[in-house]
Amino acid sequence: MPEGHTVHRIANTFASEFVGKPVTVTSPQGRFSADANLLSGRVLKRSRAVGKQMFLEFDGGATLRIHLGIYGKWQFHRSADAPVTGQVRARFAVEEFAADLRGPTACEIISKDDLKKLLARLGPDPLNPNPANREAARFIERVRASRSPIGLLLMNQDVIAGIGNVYRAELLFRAGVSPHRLGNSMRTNQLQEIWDDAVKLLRIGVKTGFMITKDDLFNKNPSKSDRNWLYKREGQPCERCNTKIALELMATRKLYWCPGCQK
DNA sequence: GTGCCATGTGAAA
DNA sequence: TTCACCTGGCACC
Repeated sequence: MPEGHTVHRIANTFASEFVGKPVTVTSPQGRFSADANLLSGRVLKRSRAVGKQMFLEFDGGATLRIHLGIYGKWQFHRSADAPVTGQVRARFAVEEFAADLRGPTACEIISKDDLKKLLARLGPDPLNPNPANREAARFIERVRASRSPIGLLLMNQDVIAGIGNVYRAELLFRAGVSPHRLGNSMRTNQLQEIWDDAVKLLRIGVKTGFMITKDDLFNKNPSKSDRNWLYKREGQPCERCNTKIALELMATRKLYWCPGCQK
């Protein structure tokens, strides 16, 4: 689940269900009890996502940083006292709604200062477009300043925030760029295209809830195995050039690409 | 039913 | 560089 689009959807749900209301916060599992007690009863002032991180700003100045990592999941209930099942790290509840958080990599209160540092470190997020912040230009600068392969740079949250393994593979395929091309060898217009495509694909992801990367399926409801060009399709023929889709490890993560289309 | 793997960091070594 | 997180989907028995 958790590439940037998922986290933005969840932040939007928090905005519509919780912002402006006093929220009851508990930790059925116990690991979050101290912070839950501190936050419980406070009004949620703001909910937002930057890349794969979600920030909940409560009255009184406390900000909660949540990162789902690879296991983390949210479950929503249309009632404040739905039965707890399994290990629920944190439950957020208002009168007619509850949100359960399981298995996150991070769920912690951070200081204003740490929040500021974290936001400064993170790369631009294609889902938070703000031309005044020169987001595309910042992405392009960060890539071109690096001698790392573009396949690694797209996964680096300091370069572009919100891209994960699926979008990394699919964006490079759509751009016809080899994941092994080095950042400092990329042309500006190629990177601008990749940025614009990331904005487009992530918006589709927020809208549909799915990582659909084939244009003719945007308005359909494709099954999981039909949504993408490459992801989990190693050994199958590329639908564009018939070359066998390759799978290799890049920095311990599986990298899917088409050696025929991506030169 | 069992066991492996995963859309990812983050801390320890 | 390795391990921890410790859930859930799915291939396989």
